[in-house]
This record gives sequence, C-alpha cells and structure tokens, in this order.
Amino acid sequence: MPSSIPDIVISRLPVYLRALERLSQEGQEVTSSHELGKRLGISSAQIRKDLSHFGGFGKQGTGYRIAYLREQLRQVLNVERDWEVALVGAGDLGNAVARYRGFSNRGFHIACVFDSSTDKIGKSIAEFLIQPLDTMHTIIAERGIKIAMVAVPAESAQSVADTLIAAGVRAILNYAPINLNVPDNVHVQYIDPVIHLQRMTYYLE
Amino acid sequence: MPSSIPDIVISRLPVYLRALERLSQEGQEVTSSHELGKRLGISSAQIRKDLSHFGGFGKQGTGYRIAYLREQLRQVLNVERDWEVALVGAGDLGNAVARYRGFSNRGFHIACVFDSSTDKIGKSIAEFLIQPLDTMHTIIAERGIKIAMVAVPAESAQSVADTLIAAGVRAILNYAPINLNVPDNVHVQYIDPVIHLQRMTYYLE
DNA sequence: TGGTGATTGTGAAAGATGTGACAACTTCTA
DNA sequence: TAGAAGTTGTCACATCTTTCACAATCACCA
Repeated sequence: MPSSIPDIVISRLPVYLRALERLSQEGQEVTSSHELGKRLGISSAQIRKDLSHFGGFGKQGTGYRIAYLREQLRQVLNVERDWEVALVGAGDLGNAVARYRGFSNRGFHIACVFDSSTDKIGKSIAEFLIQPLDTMHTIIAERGIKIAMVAVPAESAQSVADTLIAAGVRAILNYAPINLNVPDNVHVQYIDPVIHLQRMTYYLE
Repeated sequence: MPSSIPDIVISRLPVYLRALERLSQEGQEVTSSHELGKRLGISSAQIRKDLSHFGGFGKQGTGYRIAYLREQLRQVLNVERDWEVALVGAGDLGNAVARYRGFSNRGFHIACVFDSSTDKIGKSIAEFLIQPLDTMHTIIAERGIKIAMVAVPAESAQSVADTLIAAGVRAILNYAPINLNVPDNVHVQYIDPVIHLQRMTYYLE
C-alpha cells in the first residue's frame, strides 16, 4: 500500500538523502531532525513525520545514524540499484547533460544517446555514440530502459515522449519548455530554468 | 498586500504563461480554463481561482483572450522588463547555461559570467568574457544585478551565495547539489537533475 | 428578440498538509 | 544509581489548498 504515502512526502526524500550524503562526506556519523531541518529550512517535526511513514529510523535521545538512514532512504527511493537512463537530444543542452558528472553514485547512468540530426548521428558526446532516433524504440525496448531525459526542442518533445512511452519508458525528465501529455502510469518531471527564475521575480522590488 | 497570495499560486503562474505563449505561437487567440487545464493536467477550477487572485482576466461565455492574459501574467510576474542575470561558474554546466538560447523573450539575459579558475578567466563562453570572482562583488553591486545563477561545485556554492547576497543579489537559481542558507529576503530555486530523477524512481516497478 | 450553450468568478465544503506538544526512551554525568 | 538533557514517533489540531457547484454573463442563432 505504498500509494497511501503522499507525493509531497516522496518529493522531499531525495532532498533529505542529498543532505545526508553531504553530512556523511563531512565526516559526521549521527544527526537529528533538528539539525537536518536547520540545514534544509524545514521544521524538525516535518522531517520526523515524513520519515515515520517508512518506519522508525531514529533512536530517542540520540537521533539518526547517518549511514543507516541514508541506506534506508536509498531503498525506499529505489536507488540502491543503478538505473540506465536514455538521453534524447544532442544539442547544447543534451551535450551538457551527457557530460554531467553528477549522476554516478546517486543511482543513475546514461546508457544511450539519441538525436535526429544526420550531422550528429555517428559522432560522440563524452563516451556516448549518438544514435539515430529511428533505432530508439528498439534499443530502449530491448534493454528494458525505464527512464529517459528529453533535451530536444519544444516542437519535438511530445512526439519524442510518445515514442519513449511506447518503447516502455515510465519516467521522463523533460528539459524542453513544454508540458507533456502522458498516460497515468508515466511520471514526468520538468526542468525549465526560466520557470524557476520567473517564480522569483514576482517577489523582487 | 501581495504577500497574501500563496506561494504555490505564484509558482504556477509561469507555467500558465509558458502555455499561453505556446498557444499564441500556434496561432490561437482565445482559450478557456478548461482547455488550459487539459493541456497542463490541472483542473479548470484551480486555474480560474489562481487567476482570480489578480483580477478578472476572462469573459464569461468566451474565455480568455490569450494576448491579454499573457500580458497580464507578465506584469504580475514582473517579467515585462528584461532582467540582468549573473552567472557564476564556467565549467561544463556554466557553459551550457551560458549557451542556452531560451532566456531571451522570457524576461532574462545573462549580463556577466564569473569563475575562479585562472585557466578560464579572460576566455569567453558564447559572447561572454569570463571574469575573476574577486571582481564579482563590485560588478554586481555597480550594475545593480538582483538575480544570479550558481553553477559551481557544491563545496563553493555557499560562499559564492554569500558573496552574491552581500553584493545585492536577491534571487538565486542554484544548480549546485546542495542546500543554501540565505536570509529571509533572498529567494532560492534549485535545479538538481538527480533529485528530479529520484522523485520518480520511487514509483517504478 | 428570446432561447441555448458556453464560460467565468467565487463562496462554501472537502481534503491535504504542516505544526505543536508530549510520552517514551536514551545517553551522559555526577 | 538517579537525575538532567536531548531526541524520536505520534496524535490532535490548525492551517493551507483544491474541488464543487452555481449565479451571472456572454455570444450566437433561429
């Protein structure tokens, strides 16, 4: 009955996990909901309540053992395994995503890169060979890839998403500045820097 | 009394604006809360209610004139003017951000680029000269820049943010995978692709 | 001109989310 | 060993957010 846990709680767990990894790097072994909350700008009660959905990870009087809680969150979030991710689009943005070093050790690695432009097909970004869009369905279906990142122009994003979904992808990270229409069993997250900037200008001046 | 409007409402306005711009591009002149909601996966009631915080932009029986509503949202969001944005960090990520073509016409342009590495200082990305971090405070303060994007390693992000804030920046878009501690009058938005991916893996399998 | 179908803006109700407060427990110290 | 200080997990409550439902209005057409 995992569906009974609110989305909004799930959405905070990766943030907790990231903070724990950082604390761990800094050599700390134990933390408390209060310390974590102070770092993240979240109330300690909320952190305790969020975590309590998945079991009691802490110890009264002491707090949380960082290594243990980190491991538990990884399990809950399903990122103990390493997920293969397909990248679609090899323009500037796709290039940057392909070169990004931050995926490793956090549960993901890029498995293949696709583009439609004949200029780019056959060339490489970082260590990845750029493959033609026509082969995407086959490759993704065969390898059983479930996650994709879309870094194509807004105009092509919906049709790319449709193809991905038909091939079996169930989670899409969309960098294109457009909303995608997808079936209920497919998850989408959006990254559009302008949207984030516009969320702040309202408060300026 | 603009503070009485919930943050969560503000955070949806840029999404509405983006959809309106798209509809406009497609040649449409009028839309309804129902159509917009269908596109965005949001209920029509929510869209109407959100918009009603700022006045009555629509007409009963007809819907919303797209050009007009778009203009009104731009005003509300404070993106009729063009904001200067500072970019800190000229590594792979900073490079991609600097080259990103999507800022223009949506209220923003990059005004200056900073990095600490002596290798990079003096060189250019796209049309921007990379300037040394030591000059950042002066330049940002003099030009009155209020918005910055941070694309430096996690280790340096907090100190960069501190410098930015001291120089007058009031809105930070942080690409570094770390939480920033900032005063109440400073706004921060985060972009970390791994966080977004981890928000979806929970639901896979 | 009057009737039909569409759509907004909004108050009230329902539902979701966050906070406060505390018993229960742990560790530390004297 | 006993008391003090710290911390969790949780329940009840408060607050925030979304949905519902409908009067009011508009455009169109016969």
